[in-house]
Amino acid sequence: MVARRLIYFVMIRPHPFANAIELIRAAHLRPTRQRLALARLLFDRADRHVTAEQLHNEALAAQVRVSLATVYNTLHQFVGAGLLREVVVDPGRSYFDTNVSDHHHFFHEDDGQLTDIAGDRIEVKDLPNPPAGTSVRRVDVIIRVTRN
Amino acid sequence: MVARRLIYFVMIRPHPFANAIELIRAAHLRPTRQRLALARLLFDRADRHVTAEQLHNEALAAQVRVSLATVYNTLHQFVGAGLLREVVVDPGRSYFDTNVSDHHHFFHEDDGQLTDIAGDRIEVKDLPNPPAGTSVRRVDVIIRVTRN
DNA sequence: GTGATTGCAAATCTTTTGCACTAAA
DNA sequence: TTTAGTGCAAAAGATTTGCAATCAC
Repeated sequence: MVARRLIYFVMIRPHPFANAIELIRAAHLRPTRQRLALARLLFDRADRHVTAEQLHNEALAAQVRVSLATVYNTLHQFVGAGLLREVVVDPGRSYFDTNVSDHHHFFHEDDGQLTDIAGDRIEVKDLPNPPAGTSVRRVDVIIRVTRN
Repeated sequence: MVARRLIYFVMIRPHPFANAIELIRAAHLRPTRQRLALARLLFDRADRHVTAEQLHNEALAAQVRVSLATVYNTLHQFVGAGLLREVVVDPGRSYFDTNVSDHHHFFHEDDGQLTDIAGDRIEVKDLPNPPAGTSVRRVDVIIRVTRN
């Protein structure tokens, strides 16, 4: 117990939850072996942008036996719980972003990489009112770049 | 001939090209029956946002015999020629926008509709510099809305 | 135990491709 | 006649689904 606390104290914690079990319990999901492993892969480093297939490959590389279907299920459950955000920039493939705070993206069209832009670095001035009967869910700013 | 001129005069012309043949020739494409028909469906009304399947259905409804593969080919050729713009807002389906001028979009998540926002209605302040070695292709602002 | 979760394979959906046929120049 | 364009059916790639087996509580 003391050792554990020490580890947390020394570690840089990229997520407000101290560990994957807490995180998953807070999302009202059962902490299964697969969800725990995926949560660790996702949240042990900060500001990741992964596709389902990338995460599946990472899991296999880390000796975690999990099916691609479960990776998809888990990613969507995490999005539903507010732990992840789905980013749509590429026709035909979804990215999942571990940074759920207000921010925007560079999208590198050459290699499909996403880079964060802090929310306060961009100001959308004079935001038009949404059409009658609707309300704004989110504002996405995507700056598409290519190599020179 | 006179009747034709009269029609153009009376019509509101949403596109700088007077007719579909000119448009397609300017794009260095052969004015085939299919391309002409699709161009008319696309550009006879202004500011359309269609998916490949929607356009294919419209063509069939208008008695135009054209395959879905050709619709895809044509849409991409038109994008390449700068007549259309591809809009990525929905994972797993592409929209094609007949408005190629600088502007942004409301995306209605409930029904998949896109609405234009004039370019000068939004100002992205203090645009961060793109990563070294890259240059900005386009800035997309997507305001995602849902029904109340 | 019982209800949620998983894995697999099959199904689905959008988009692309290969290739013989047709049409434009 | 030469080259571009078309249609079809098959393939591809991402994602979802149905269902029996497994796991968390």
